[in-house]
Amino acid sequence: MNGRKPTLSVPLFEGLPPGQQRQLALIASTHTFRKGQVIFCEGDEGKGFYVVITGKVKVYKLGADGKEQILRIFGPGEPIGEAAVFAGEPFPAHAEAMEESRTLFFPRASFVELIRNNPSLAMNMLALLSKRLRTFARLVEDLSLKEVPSRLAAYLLYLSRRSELKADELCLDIPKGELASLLGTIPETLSRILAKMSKQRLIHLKGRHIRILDRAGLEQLAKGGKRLAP
Amino acid sequence: MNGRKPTLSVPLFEGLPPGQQRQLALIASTHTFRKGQVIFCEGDEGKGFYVVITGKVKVYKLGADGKEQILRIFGPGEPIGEAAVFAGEPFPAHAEAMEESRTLFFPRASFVELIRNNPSLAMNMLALLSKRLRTFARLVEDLSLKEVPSRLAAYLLYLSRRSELKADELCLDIPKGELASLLGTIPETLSRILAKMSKQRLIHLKGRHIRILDRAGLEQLAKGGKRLAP
DNA sequence: CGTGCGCTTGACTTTTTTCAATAAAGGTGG
DNA sequence: CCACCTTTATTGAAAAAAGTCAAGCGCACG
Repeated sequence: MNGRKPTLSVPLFEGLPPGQQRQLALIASTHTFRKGQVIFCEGDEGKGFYVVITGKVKVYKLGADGKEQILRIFGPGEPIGEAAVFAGEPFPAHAEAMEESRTLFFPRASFVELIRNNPSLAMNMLALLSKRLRTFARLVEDLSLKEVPSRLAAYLLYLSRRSELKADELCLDIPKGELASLLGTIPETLSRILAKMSKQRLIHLKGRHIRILDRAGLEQLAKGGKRLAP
Repeated sequence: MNGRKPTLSVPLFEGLPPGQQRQLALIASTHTFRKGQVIFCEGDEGKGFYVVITGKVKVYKLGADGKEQILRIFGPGEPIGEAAVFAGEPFPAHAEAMEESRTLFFPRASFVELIRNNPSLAMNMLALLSKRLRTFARLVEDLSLKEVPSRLAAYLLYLSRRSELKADELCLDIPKGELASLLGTIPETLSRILAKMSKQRLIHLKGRHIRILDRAGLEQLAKGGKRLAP
């Protein structure tokens, strides 16, 4: 049901200059794995890393008793094994296609060559990862606020900071159900809290669009210094 | 009260081969800023980035109305402005020392030179950032479980996976109060839940040491598929 | 030997979840 | 274009979880 033409969003490379993205595309090849097919094993030399295009791939370890311990399941857009490959280390776990899966394969040798001839690609990738890391660090801080209104307020402020438009106008980038899950709660609670915020004139709510009416109020909430009255 | 001799833990470089850390140290110089002194301004060319050694630095934007909006406060070990410097972009915000602060300064030109002559440094830093990113991604997932027992179970499993010892023996790396905060709760709740888990023979608890008795049980909790009986 | 700090426990209050029912929103096919 | 159906969002009332306040325990440290 998803008629994507040529490009897949690959966060690992997203935001790089188009020229550098093209160079990367040149060294990549596509591999298709059948359901149940092993992609690599723990201890294998990391000759290159994969990016899932379609399908699902599980990464797992085998316990002493032979039982498999799934570490993560990767879907479209996600890179697999890149950290080990960058570091020149063997793969630290097994990977296997859970269903028929198409992947992009980036050979380590070509990648290193690219970096060697193109320090600015290295710098840009470092920049990319640094930014993302900072975003995550911030997100982790925000998620560890204890009450949902605080977490929601922090998230709204975060959105308003990053979206470069009118500053106080923002648009949820994910459905409310998913937002609830991201905030560690359920849609019902999110709904109620948005309603409260709206009633108290902290925000103006219209579908997926939100306007911040009282930034200071939200900041107080995000700091846990205030409660949201009923 | 912390008599550290020569080295400060700098996550940005931690885990790099000692040789490469030494090379980095060679291009760095120390700068000391007085309380209130501006380190850089929004729009300044990113001639290099800083790592806080001691003190506190605030990074902020100035709103249209001239009011400062603090984005983050950085303490010892944290890098400032590195993403912009890597990307060759101007600084996106202001930075100012909140108290007398010593910093390490890494000039962009030297850093780029280092990367150019040393692709393996680039690869290792990419590896480092990728690993950390993955850790964070996982942490975010775990933190968005809605109940505290789930989040705690996920955290325990995470610890057991990474600590290479007896697999089922683990030792909290942070004080329980801080763990509570990380899990988005308070020490009292954490304490109670640990007690319950212990009572139900999911874990064996002794101070900061924990032994996992029923891994499957914890996994069920972490997946939200089970409740923790009173 | 007392002080301070981190951790634990108990009784009580508030927030959040659950369950169930309804309302909007979106897409499909007639 | 509209009726229909599926998904997504909202609301209410009762149950469960987590938070607050207050007090006590254990232990390292001066």
